[in-house]
Amino acid sequence: MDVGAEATRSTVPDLDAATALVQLARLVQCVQARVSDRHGLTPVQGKLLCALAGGPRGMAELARCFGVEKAALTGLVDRAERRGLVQRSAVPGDRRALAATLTVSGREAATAFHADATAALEDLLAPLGADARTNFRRAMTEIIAASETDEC
Amino acid sequence: MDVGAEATRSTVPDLDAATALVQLARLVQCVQARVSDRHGLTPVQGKLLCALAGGPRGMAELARCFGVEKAALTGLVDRAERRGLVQRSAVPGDRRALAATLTVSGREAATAFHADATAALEDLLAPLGADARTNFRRAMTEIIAASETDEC
DNA sequence: TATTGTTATACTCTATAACTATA
DNA sequence: TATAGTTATAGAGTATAACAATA
Repeated sequence: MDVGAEATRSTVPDLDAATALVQLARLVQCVQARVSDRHGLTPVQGKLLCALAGGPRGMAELARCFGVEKAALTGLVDRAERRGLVQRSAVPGDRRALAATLTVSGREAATAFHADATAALEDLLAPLGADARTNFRRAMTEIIAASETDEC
Repeated sequence: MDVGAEATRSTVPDLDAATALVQLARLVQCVQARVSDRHGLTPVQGKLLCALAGGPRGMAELARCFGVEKAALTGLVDRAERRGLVQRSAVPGDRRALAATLTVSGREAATAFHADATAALEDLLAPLGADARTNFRRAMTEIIAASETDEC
């Protein structure tokens, strides 16, 4: 029989924290890349579509949100515009500003991509039991909340 | 008093699995970027140094290990070589093959980078209690082990 | 024929610096 | 002066395709 309480535990020792975090992050990126690819998008374009799903956003606002320089946003929106996913629109009340807005096909792509990505990411937690999954979500939430006080 | 068992829980609801995984991965990347930057490296170069810390590796082997095409490795090793971190060396017994090897300064950089990265990543789990940390590591190990049967 | 590695070319993403137009 | 956005330029990382040398 088994020594411990958890019959499904393997005999493999747990990974150290750093290795596990790196590999988990790699796994998440991998899922994002695979789902993006399925939708004919780059991972960054997928992220852009998700950011615009809630409505138009100014270029400077998007740059801050993505943590990149505003010049990088220009290129990013250029490429997304060339693919017919977004449009630049004027912002009433500030003639300097432009907002990135989803086109009709961009909105469709955003909806499909988001649903697909969410499902694929949730699948990653499938190996855990229901309780372990809940605890894992709680732990991730704590780590993320704590990091918001820090840099990054 | 409190309903549940854990008195330290905040009133903020847990994030959904997909959001939490994406943000956690972003956090890990962020740490990797910050540490790499501190050592004058790109994140991919840091990864290369760590991969070579155990000894020379063939180009094809590295490409498989990184999940990229062999042509990408050529450029990656070119840039690392230009910075004096690695060297190409012949492989006895196969005159087609070349191995990437750490230079003396590359080995120093690898050691320092790895120690720094490990510590910074472990710090991410500091907000968790000792038991929660152990459970978290176990859950990550299970997720990673399960994914190795899958694609990616 | 298959494998190892490189070169050539192109694209995405990013940064910095200089610029225009508006606030 | 400060902010919003663009252009120009450069570099990293990646892919594909064509190639050379060796197995």
